[in-house]
Amino acid sequence: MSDADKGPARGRPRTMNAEQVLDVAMTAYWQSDPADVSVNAICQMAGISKPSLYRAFGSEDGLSRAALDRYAERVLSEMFVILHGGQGLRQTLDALVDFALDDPRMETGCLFYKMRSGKHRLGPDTRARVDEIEAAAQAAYATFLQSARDAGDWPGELSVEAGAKYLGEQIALAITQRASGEDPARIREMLTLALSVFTRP
Amino acid sequence: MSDADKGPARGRPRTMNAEQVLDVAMTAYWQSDPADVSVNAICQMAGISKPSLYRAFGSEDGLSRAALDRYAERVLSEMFVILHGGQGLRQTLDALVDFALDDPRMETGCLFYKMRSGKHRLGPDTRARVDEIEAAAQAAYATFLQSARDAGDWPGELSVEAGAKYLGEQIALAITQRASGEDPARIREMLTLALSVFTRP
DNA sequence: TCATTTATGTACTATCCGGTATTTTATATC
DNA sequence: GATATAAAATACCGGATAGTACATAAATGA
Repeated sequence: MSDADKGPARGRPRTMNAEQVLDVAMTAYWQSDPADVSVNAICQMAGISKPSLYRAFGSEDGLSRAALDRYAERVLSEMFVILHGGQGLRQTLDALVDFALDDPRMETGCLFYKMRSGKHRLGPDTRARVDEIEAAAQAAYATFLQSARDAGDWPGELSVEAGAKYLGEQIALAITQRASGEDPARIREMLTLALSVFTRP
Repeated sequence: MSDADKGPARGRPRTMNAEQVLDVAMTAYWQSDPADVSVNAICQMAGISKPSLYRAFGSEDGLSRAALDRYAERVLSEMFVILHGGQGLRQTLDALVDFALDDPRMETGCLFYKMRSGKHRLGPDTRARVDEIEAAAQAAYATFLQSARDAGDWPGELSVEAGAKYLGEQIALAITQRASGEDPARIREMLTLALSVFTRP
């Protein structure tokens, strides 16, 4: 076992559970908006004091960066699983649509998209992580589309990179609209229309 | 002439030009983001004191509402002119694309879209105005698409309302991406792809 | 000249923010 | 029990925010 999980031998034993605090922060950032959640509010919600939080995470930037890390490994990873699942074009697109429109966790939006749209308000570390995830997502979309093209499923004249960007943005748009309370049936209609460019001759 | 433009007969003459202050506010909100521009900053940029601003506009909500009004009549009106121009489907779509991607004023984004995406941070009056404009835009898109359908230019099976929403959101997406520094050629590629659903059998 | 009226800017309030200095508390070691 | 260590919370700091009380300046009318 690592030595990070065994407390120090001496001194007052810590009562703060950093994992639980991170859960609180991630959820709060996610349900409302990173720019609208203060460290004070997170401390209050987690039942800890501000210095405890700062000792664990260093700064607000450190906290939001850690919350985004957690979100990536807990939630976004599922999207990457879908993309790398090796299913066909239509099946994968359907799975993406389901994830965006039916997964109850996306009901209040996507933390990554919220951070990306307010990127200028983030600290440098969190912003850098947003850029990393953005690049990874773009690469995953491109790999998926490339394999679809290799399989002859997607004969369009569009470049794989442009298609990847387009696909990612349409998914983001749908999730954001869903979070803003738009009619789900209408969103599905629009997303299906947008993605029809991949499945039409 | 109205009596709003002649100053009061007595008392110290006003030196503040509310129109110019409104220009400053609109530009500042537009160039950066409504949530990132304080009334203090606007006063400083306009060279006036805070009480002067509050006497003229009542509150921050009043100011941002007035700035949005001005934006609607100075900028958004041009989009409505395009939509009601009575040109054919492809010509109008091309004009919309040009407006979104080539008009230099859209280079830093659209104030309306910025306010809409941060609606929860606005005061009640400004928020209500955002909703009004949203409805008017939706109606204008729908009218345009209905006339295209009547002319037989757009035989798709999609409802006019869904198409209107889709069209509006794709334009908004393109403008927002342009403001975020995305490669213009790539944006044009994506927007053209998105709108191809209107001009394809 | 002097009162009235209205706009002006200075200076202030109360509140929130991110971040921290300081004290107190709870443990292990001696 | 005494001491060292580390985590805890209280209470604070400086700065920014939206909004305002108040004194003053500049005009008109008498």
